[in-house]
Formats: sequence, C-alpha cells, structure tokens
Amino acid sequence: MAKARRKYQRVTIKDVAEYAQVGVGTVSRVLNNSPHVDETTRERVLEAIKNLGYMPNPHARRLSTGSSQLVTVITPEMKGDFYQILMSSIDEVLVKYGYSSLLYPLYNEKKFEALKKSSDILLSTDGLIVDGVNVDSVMSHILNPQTPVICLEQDSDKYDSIMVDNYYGGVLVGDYFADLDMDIFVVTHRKSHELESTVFDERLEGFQESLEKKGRSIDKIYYVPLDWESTFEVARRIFFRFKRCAIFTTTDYLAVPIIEVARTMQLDVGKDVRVCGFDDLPIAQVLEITTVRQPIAEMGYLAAESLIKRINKKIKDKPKKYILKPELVVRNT
Amino acid sequence: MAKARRKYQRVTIKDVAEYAQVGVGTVSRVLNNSPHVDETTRERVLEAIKNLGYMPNPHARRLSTGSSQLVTVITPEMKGDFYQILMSSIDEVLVKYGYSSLLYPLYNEKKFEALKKSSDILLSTDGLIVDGVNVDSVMSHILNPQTPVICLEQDSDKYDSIMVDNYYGGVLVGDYFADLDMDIFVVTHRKSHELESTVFDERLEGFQESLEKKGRSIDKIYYVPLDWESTFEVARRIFFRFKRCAIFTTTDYLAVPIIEVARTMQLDVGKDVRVCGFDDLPIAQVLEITTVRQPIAEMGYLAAESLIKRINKKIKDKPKKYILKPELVVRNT
DNA sequence: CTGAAAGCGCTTACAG
DNA sequence: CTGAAAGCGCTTACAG
Repeated sequence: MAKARRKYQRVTIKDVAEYAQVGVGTVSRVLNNSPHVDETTRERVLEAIKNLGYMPNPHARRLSTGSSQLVTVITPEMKGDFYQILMSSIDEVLVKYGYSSLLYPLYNEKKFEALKKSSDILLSTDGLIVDGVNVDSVMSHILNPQTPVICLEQDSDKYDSIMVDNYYGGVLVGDYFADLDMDIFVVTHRKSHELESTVFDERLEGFQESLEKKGRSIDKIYYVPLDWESTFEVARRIFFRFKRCAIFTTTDYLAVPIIEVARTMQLDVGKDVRVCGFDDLPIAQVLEITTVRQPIAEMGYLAAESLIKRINKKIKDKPKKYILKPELVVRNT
Repeated sequence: MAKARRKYQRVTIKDVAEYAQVGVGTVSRVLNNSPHVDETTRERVLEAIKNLGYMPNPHARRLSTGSSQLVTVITPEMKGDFYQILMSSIDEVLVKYGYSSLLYPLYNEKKFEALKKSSDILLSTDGLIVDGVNVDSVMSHILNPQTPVICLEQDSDKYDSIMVDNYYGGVLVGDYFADLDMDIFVVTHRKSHELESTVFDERLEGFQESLEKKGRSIDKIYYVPLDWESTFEVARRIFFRFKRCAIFTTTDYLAVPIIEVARTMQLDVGKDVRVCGFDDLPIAQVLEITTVRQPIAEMGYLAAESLIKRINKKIKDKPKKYILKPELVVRNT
C-alpha cells in the first residue's frame, strides 16, 4: 500500500527517518558524513536511503545552510579555447573547496536581458566570476550587495578585478617587429557592441606606440570579423602583393588562416613572412606560432582563489586589482 | 540603530513586512504580482523593498514552490557554433514559459566526475536537456527519477530522445557524389573516448552504403583530429596528387580548410574539386559550402517544448523518439 | 484585499 | 551517539 505523499510525492528525510526508525537529525548526520553516528545506525539509515530511493532536496539544504556551494561564471560568449582553459582552471581550484561552477554565457543580447529579468540566477549562487563584462555599470544593480564578485579582463571599482596588461603585450610585439626590415601589417577585430571586450584595441595601441617610439609605423591595419573566412580573404590580398612582411594578429585565432595561406602560397613563414599572434591558445602551440602568452589558467586560478576567500569572508577590505603580465613567446612563425 | 539581523544579515520578507506595516503574505503577493493587492498598499510595499534593498532568497522560494524555473543543459563540450545555435533555440522557447537555462558543459573528464559527485546540480533544476551523452548508462543513477530529461543526438529507453538521421544524411551525399566522375575521398573524425558522439561514423556509413549501391566506392578515408591544422595538412596531401576529386567531410568544420587550400592552390572549387560538408553551420552558409543541413534549431525547439510538457506533466506516457531528417543543400562547392 | 499560520525539506544547536 | 525542536525565507490555502 503506497503511503500518500505530499506534492511531487518525493521521498524526504522524514520518510527515511521513519523507515530506519531514527530521528531526522540522525539521517541528516549520516547524509553529511558526520562522525558522530554509530556505525550500525549509519548502516540502517544508508539501507533506508537505498531502499526508498531517497535523494536530497538541494533547495531545502541551501535554505537551511545559507549556501549552495555553487559559483556562477558569466562570460560574453562560449566559443573558442579561451573559455575552456579558463573554466578548467577555475574548476580545478573550486573542487578543492567543495564548490562547483555553473556557466552562464551571454551568447546573445536576449541572454543578457533574461539575466536582468530573472536575476534569481545571480542570487542563488555563492559567488560570481564575470569575464569581460562591465559589472559596475551593467550588472551591479541586480546583484545582492553581499554576493562576492570577481571581475576578469575588466576593471571594477566595487569588486576584485583581474586583468592582463594587454597594452604591454602589444608593446612586446612592437619591440620585436621594430627591428624587422619588413612592411608591417595588423589584422585585428573591431568591437561591434557594448558587451564586447576592448582587449584588441589595447593590444593594438601598445603595438603602435612601441613601434613609433622606435621610428617605425604600421603600414596597414585590416579589420576583420572574428571568423576565418574573412581572414583568409585578407591574407590572400596581403600575400598577393607582399611576399615579404610581418603581420601582427591581435589574437592567435586570426593568425591561423594567415599562416595557412602563406604556406599554401609557398612563402617561407618564419623568414620572409613573420606572423605574431596573441593569447597562446592551444592552436598556437600546435602550429608553433610566435605569440604573446596570456596567462589564462593563472587568471582562472587567481579568480577562483580570490572568490573563495571573499566567500569565506577571509578578506573584507577594499577591492583588489591584479594585473598579470603577458610574455612574448618566439616560435616558428 | 541597525537592528540585529540573523545569519548573513540579509533583509527578508519579514523585514519588508514590518517596514511597510503589512503581513508577510501581502509582501509575497506584491512580489509575485498578484492582482489581489490594493494599489496603495502595493506601493507602500514596493517602497519598503526599495528602501531596505530587499532581494528575494531563491532557495526559500524554490523550496516553497517546489520549482526553480530552471533547466540544465548538459553538453559534451562547448566549442563551436553548434551549441550556440542549440542553446539559443532552447532559450527561445524556455523564456516563453518563464524558464531559464543553465549550461553544464563536460569539457573534460573531471567535469563529469564532479557532476557524479555533487549531483546536487542535477537535482536543483526542474528538467534536463542532455546532448550527446548516453544518459541511460552513465547518468540515470544520479538523477531523480522524477526529473524530466530530454536526450539529444543519443538514443534512450527511459527518456524522450531527439535524433537526426545521420545515416540518411550520409546517403544523401552518397547519391549526390555517385554521379560525379571523380575520385572520392572522405575526411572524417574518429571518436577517441566514450563520451564522444558517433555521428561521424553514422554519416560515413550512410555515405559508403549509398555509394556501393550505385557501384561506386570511396577511394580513401582520412581520419583527422577535430582541428584545422591537421586538416590543412591532409588537404595539401590530397591536392598535391589530385587536381580533380570529390571530398565528403563529415562536418562543415573540416570542409573549411580543405576549400581554402584548394582555392589557394588555384583549383576550381565547385567544378574540378567538389566538397560537401555536414551540419550547415553558419560558416557553411557564409562560404556557400554544399552541405547536409542538420536542423539544429529545430532540435532545440523540440527539446525545449518536449521538456516543458514533461515538466507540466502534460505527457505521462512512454518516452517518445523523434528522428529529424536532414537535407542536402547544394551550394557553390 | 489582507493577516496569521502551516508547510516546503533540510540543518543544527540543545538536551539528554 | 541521538531525538525533539527551532529555524532558514518564502508561498498559499484559509478565514475574515
């Protein structure tokens, strides 16, 4: 005779307690691996859990403890290796502390609107790591002031922020290219909407100013969408006229098609044609592309560690700013 | 004099009620836009909410209502356009019903382990859409039997499943290529671990059998990792020997580098060199690649609609299977 | 329209 | 080691 159960007829801790003939507190204790439980009662409870097919209700637990052991990571998109690396490193430290991460990528404007509407999501998690979005201006009003937030690749007055010195990275490439007796081109991406990041411009600026300081200048800047098809076109246009040149792409992603076109056109990449990317994505490592190494994993570690500290109220002081320095990695291109 | 508050000193519905001089029930009603609230009291409550900076506690609400209005989408990875399209279409219908989606990409094995450990995540959401993972065998034991699940690109005995007829898609390409008086090559990817999908093999099988039925056969199959650098190499190898051939890539992603190499080598793509992809990703549309159109958005719509129906208990019957038919889209390659 | 109260399913001092 | 009870912050019949 199935006993009448409440809404959703889920089996609760109470059912388990009855079945095992103990109090709910004891069930809770074995659920939480408390050491203060007699071994035989523990087994009886475990038995009950199994027989009843009990599964805990996370909402009840979270309401009771005031914590979800969850962290939300908000990114402006989800494509590319960058976020995979970032997420992996964040997860690595998170699990150490018993936390999990949830991804909330803003892959289109609707997604962002949805977030503003049902900011529930932002309130149901113990902390936030936000990449490339200006939290202060577009998000802080829907956030609980108590919720710890770490900003990545974006400055913030209210929260800890972790940035890479993109300008400096550009300078590194400029210094490197300045000594080359070649025409100098840049292939980069122009940000098209508010949410996009400004890193490409910063890299370009550092590059440009370093070049000028050495009496050189950019011969031409090509702006492309962030996809390969357009870049293939640009590469063909460049190499049709110039068999010898140095090209700075503000991300490795754009370097790939350029190198491939040059190689297919039999140009000597690494000698007559020099290509330098940015980011040191896995693809740059595989193709041995000269690039500027952005410490993505370090960013992730730092972000996660900082967040955990904030969550644990270890730090209560003013927002901190971390600026990580990139480095030039000269390889075969 | 700041009043002493409980743990986390968050302001609760009770504080708001006191401040506005009403009962907590009334506050709850204005929070939920109940029409049965006098306009002036509503305003008083709203005022109190603003002044106190009140933010609702989602856990309490979820415990009380038994629902989170959240859906988790689990994918085997997060790279590429596919998931962006899928997620967008899922979100589109979800918002219609007042739901939001959370992404949980299994970008590495640890992520999957973490999920098994703290299956909390799977229990705190009203439903699940799982892409490309065999739920029956690897996940169903950590799921609440009550939780509705929709499986994508993967068969299931327990849950609704939505699949694309990949075999049939391969047949379409085979029929198309069989009439071409050219050598026929395939560039495809071999699955390397358990969690990866088998779609590439299914597509290849359909292609192969259709060809055989017409008395033709594949001249050579090239297996590559799912990245462009390797594919560039393969393309160069092919076109070095064959200036005239038809190539079937089991995903558009792999068609791109092949087409680029052919073009850069001055071959007439669309005439001497024929390339047919699979998926109809945005990149295939931009580059006007002949391909097999996989109805990704339709999958997303169907998945989300089916899930909502299950959540609302509209359907209680046996798991349903949907098999979507892809179609050949002949373009310029 | 509105308030008091019960209930959602846990956790955690508090006694024993 | 264990049970009874209070509490987490909401929602929702139930009376009025």
